[in-house]
Amino acid sequence: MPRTSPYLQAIASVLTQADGPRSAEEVHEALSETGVGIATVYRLLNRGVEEGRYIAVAMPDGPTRFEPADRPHHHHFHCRSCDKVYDVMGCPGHLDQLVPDQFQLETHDLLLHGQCSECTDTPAP
Amino acid sequence: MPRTSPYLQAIASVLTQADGPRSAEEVHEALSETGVGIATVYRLLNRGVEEGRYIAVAMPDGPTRFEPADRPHHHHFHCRSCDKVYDVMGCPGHLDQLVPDQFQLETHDLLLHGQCSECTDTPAP
DNA sequence: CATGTAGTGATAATGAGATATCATTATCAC
DNA sequence: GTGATAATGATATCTCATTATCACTACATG
Repeated sequence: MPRTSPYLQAIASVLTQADGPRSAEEVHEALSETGVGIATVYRLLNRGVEEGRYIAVAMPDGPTRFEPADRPHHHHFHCRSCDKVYDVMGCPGHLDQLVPDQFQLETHDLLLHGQCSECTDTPAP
Repeated sequence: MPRTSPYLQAIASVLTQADGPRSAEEVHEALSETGVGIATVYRLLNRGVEEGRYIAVAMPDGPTRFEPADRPHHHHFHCRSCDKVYDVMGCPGHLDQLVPDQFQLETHDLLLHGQCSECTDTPAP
């Protein structure tokens, strides 16, 4: 019987309860009291992606974030002040209309930038 | 009087005539016959950004691309096969509706992924 | 208990992109 | 032409996120 990592569930909880995708460093920070190492966080996150439980969300700046794979289609809001990323539900849709002829649209990413509710009084530098 | 780089105009031409943003490496490749070095390409691209002539477009994967700053609002299509990025005009709009209360939307990026017209017969690996 | 093996943490190594360095070259004002 | 200085190319270096290494630990099983 395969042994199971004591941190597998902890990482799952962090990602499941988060209101947006989280980087390896953010997960590591959230679990700092457990003493888990950053290498283990990366290992388990990557394993989760391989096994289809998580999705790796590459960001234009900064590290890749991870989120549970079972979330419905959504997009992300990036706070310019605190650098945190939030899920935003919904999608503008009708994107095929933007694509030129002969182009095949497969997926899309919408990234909103601005100030989150925690930072609206703290303008970005 | 400040001397003017012989490559300043060449780089401007590459970006102006391109149908999408270009990375430093792509610009360097396009100007390979001139013998310009990659360091000079980076220098002049960054100077263009500082002086407001170009915009740096960070991408989720791969290097930053550059485009002329005077283009109207638009978005980008990334070909999964050839990795090239194309401009797509138009914008779905109505994005404020996606943002939660207390969040301030400032900008947004929409990135479409799929196959460009050159690659529709060459499926991505 | 002994043993095999998966899991772990600390940290060195890696890779890609971008920048810094520096000797050299080119250009302008005179 | 000469001197001052900006621009350049080759390449070393840096940054940062991520991965590899490896000695060690802990657990399930015989």
